[in-house]
Amino acid sequence: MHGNKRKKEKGDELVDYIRKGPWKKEEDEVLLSHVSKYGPRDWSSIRSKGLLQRTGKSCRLRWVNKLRPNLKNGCKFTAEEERVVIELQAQFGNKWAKIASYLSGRTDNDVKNFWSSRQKRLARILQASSSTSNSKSHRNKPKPHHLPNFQAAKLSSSSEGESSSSKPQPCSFSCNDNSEVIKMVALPDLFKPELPNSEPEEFAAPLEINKSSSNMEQTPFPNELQTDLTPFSFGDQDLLARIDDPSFADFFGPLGAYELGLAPQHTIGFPFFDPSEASCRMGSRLGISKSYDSVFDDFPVDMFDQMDPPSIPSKL
DNA sequence: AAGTCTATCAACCGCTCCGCA
DNA sequence: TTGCGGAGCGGTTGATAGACT
Repeated sequence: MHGNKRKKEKGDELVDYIRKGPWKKEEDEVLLSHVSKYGPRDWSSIRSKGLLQRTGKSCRLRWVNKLRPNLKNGCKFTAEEERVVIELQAQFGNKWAKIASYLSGRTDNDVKNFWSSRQKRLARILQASSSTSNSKSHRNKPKPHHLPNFQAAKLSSSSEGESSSSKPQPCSFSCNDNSEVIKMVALPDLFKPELPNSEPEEFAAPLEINKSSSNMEQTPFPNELQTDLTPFSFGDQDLLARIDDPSFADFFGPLGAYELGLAPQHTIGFPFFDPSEASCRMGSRLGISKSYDSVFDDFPVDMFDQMDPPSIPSKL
């Protein structure tokens, strides 16, 4: 992949040579020197001046993704950052640069990579789930009790349709227990409510638990969201019972608890929201001590066994 | 210990947007 | 008004490290 593109003209004299691939330290230094002199602009002049054999594009990318000050290089996404990304992706779609602008020290590439690996992981979980349920091979995986009996799931994929960007599909599931209704976004990228294209100030987290017998804080959906949802029901009322169970959060994992609305809601900040401090506070408040790799790490492998096999996008 | 799988990161490519002549 | 070039964005790919079998 990483090769060098070169043009040879005027005999064998090398008149144009574009270096590709990993950046060397010396190249970084040259780039930093240029930015300190002229600011982060005029990228193409870096090559035209003969400072680097890189395209302006490549220089800009290197600066934005690696050399820019205050970047959180090598830092995993915190639980709060994950939550912010999930919620903003539901609102904006795959507008990674826009989403990144809400996270201090994160680039669009970071967000994109995070989301991509999350999608892959989820697809794998679903695929494993459907294959194990088809083959009935549960020998090695103890089946978690109290799984909801999903009857339908409408899946959406960021890679299908006219554009892989944006257009989250409306979907949620609901659970009816007499008069009690739970609506939630269980797996944010699979069950996404269609959010109005609103500005951040208007943003409301697409998470809600309404249960009259619950003492949980209620976060009502805006009406327009309620009407946009495509609910389906499942009959297992154990889930309802377990929501009041302190161990329920463990069942879904800490972040699952966030997404199910079991954790305190936070308000997303405006561009350059820095969740690091908040996440520390939140984590200690919830007794969270480990660093979360992902929303799904703590999901039982076959939690989707009772779902109808979804149509997995061919490519994620 | 070795092979395989998975997650993550870094960088490229193609496309679109925007300013300018 | 239009064409051009630079900048920015999103999708994709390849390398690599770590986990798993």
